[in-house]
Amino acid sequence: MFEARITQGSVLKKLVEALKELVTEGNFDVSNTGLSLQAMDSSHVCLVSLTLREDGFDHFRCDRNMAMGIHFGNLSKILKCAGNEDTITLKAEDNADQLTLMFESANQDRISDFDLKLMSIESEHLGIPDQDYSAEIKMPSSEYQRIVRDLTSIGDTVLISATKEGIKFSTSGDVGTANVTLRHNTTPEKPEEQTIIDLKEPVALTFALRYLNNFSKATPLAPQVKLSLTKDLPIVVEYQVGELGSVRFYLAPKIDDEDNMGEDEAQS
Amino acid sequence: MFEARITQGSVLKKLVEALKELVTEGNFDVSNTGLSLQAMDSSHVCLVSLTLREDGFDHFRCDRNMAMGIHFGNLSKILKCAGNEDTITLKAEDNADQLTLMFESANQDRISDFDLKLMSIESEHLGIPDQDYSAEIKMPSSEYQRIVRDLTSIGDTVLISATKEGIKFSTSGDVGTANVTLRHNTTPEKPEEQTIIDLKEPVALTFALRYLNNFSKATPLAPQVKLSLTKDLPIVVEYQVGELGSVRFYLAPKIDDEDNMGEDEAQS
DNA sequence: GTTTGTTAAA
DNA sequence: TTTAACAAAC
Repeated sequence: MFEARITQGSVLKKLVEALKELVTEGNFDVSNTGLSLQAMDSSHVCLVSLTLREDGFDHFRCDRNMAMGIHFGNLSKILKCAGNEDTITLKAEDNADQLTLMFESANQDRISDFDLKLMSIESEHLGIPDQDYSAEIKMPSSEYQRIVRDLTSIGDTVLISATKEGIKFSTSGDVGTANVTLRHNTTPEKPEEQTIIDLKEPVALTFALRYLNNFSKATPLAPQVKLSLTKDLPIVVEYQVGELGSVRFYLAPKIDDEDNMGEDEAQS
Repeated sequence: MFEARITQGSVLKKLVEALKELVTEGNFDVSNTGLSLQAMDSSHVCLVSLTLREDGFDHFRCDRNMAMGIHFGNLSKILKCAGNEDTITLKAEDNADQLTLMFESANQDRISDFDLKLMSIESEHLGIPDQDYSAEIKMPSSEYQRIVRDLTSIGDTVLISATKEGIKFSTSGDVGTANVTLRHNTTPEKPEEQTIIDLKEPVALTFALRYLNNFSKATPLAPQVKLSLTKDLPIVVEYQVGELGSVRFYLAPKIDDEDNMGEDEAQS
């Protein structure tokens, strides 16, 4: 059987809220090392990879590896029934066709249990190699959210350029053009407000803002986000979920790449 | 003539907001004992019974019994014009075709009066016998609201089971199944958070969630709600409106009743 | 932490 | 128009 307990149920709620729009359905792969999910978004453009470590749970037991096919919309509906302060326990028998979710209020006054029907989903588990990236940028997740939201109102794609000067987000559209630059800054008042640029090599890549914007739904999960960039490779947008694990979003760059996309690409 | 004055006008506003969706029109029956209303909802499925005692008002006078036909949507429009801190006075001449509402701000700075046109409505006053119920449950009204709202996202009907263990709300639908259990609890920090189960006999009845959900519109009126259950009889959902009186909602159970509705009634 | 009101989006 | 997200107040 599989059983996983997390005291801070709000984390699970936020996770599913962050993913449900991108991933309509996917497999929760559970093993004795924890719970993971890998799924393409419905348009097969970007990849979501969730890893929750066994030791990040307050209790974790998995006798046998399982792939549980989850309809994220339905899981979201059920998690909406959990209080933010509830302890959540996930439970499934081996080869079960349902996942049981138990919600317990802090004072045990209220106990709810929900059975979520599981689906059978083709899993195409991709090995994602650990990469050495040309640039790794850590920045406040709220800042990332703000930038991609703002730029979305100007253009459809963004050129992200990392240099030793800082990281620049550029777009253009009918309205005009826009550039937002963040400088390396390791000493703000609060550590969550740091912007750290770890640069091996300058890099500039173009991405569809729509997806970068969607990734920012994970903002409530973590105060910081990490962007990893290498020429011709997908960007990785990663949120650390406390001690539990992380969510990573992968998005391939636009092929018409980095050399000549300064001010005037409105006519695409 | 009829004249009734209530210092805390917000109570009247909340009352009408709670009822107006269920009761599009109904008679305010006034007599020297107070004001009452009995009305079926527009689909003739459930019954609303409002009782406001004469001595709950700050001033009450009724020379002659009257049935004042009220269009609740219009009354709501007028009450929206009253401040929450206003004193409200209802006034009508004998056999008048209009009800006058006066709003006075606490410091008398502002005085408004509105005339609401009355309608002639067939009144079908039902005698509702005082019943001995198998189970009476008092619980926080916010908890009731939360449960029926949550379960509405899973299924259409709810099985309410009262046992000495507690009270359980169960539903099922396409997503899966759901059970929420509340335990008897007379000693939380605050008295409004008590859950009191007064059980003469275990009982389990099924109801349409849509209506139970609608009843919860009365939540702002009272911190606690009382559910009264007896086999084959309508559930009573009752809100005590301070010292003024009470609102009671009656809803008949589904006929396919309590014996075999545990886990697997998805295929309805 | 909960509620309410406002605003944005579907 | 309805509903969900966000912010502000309690």
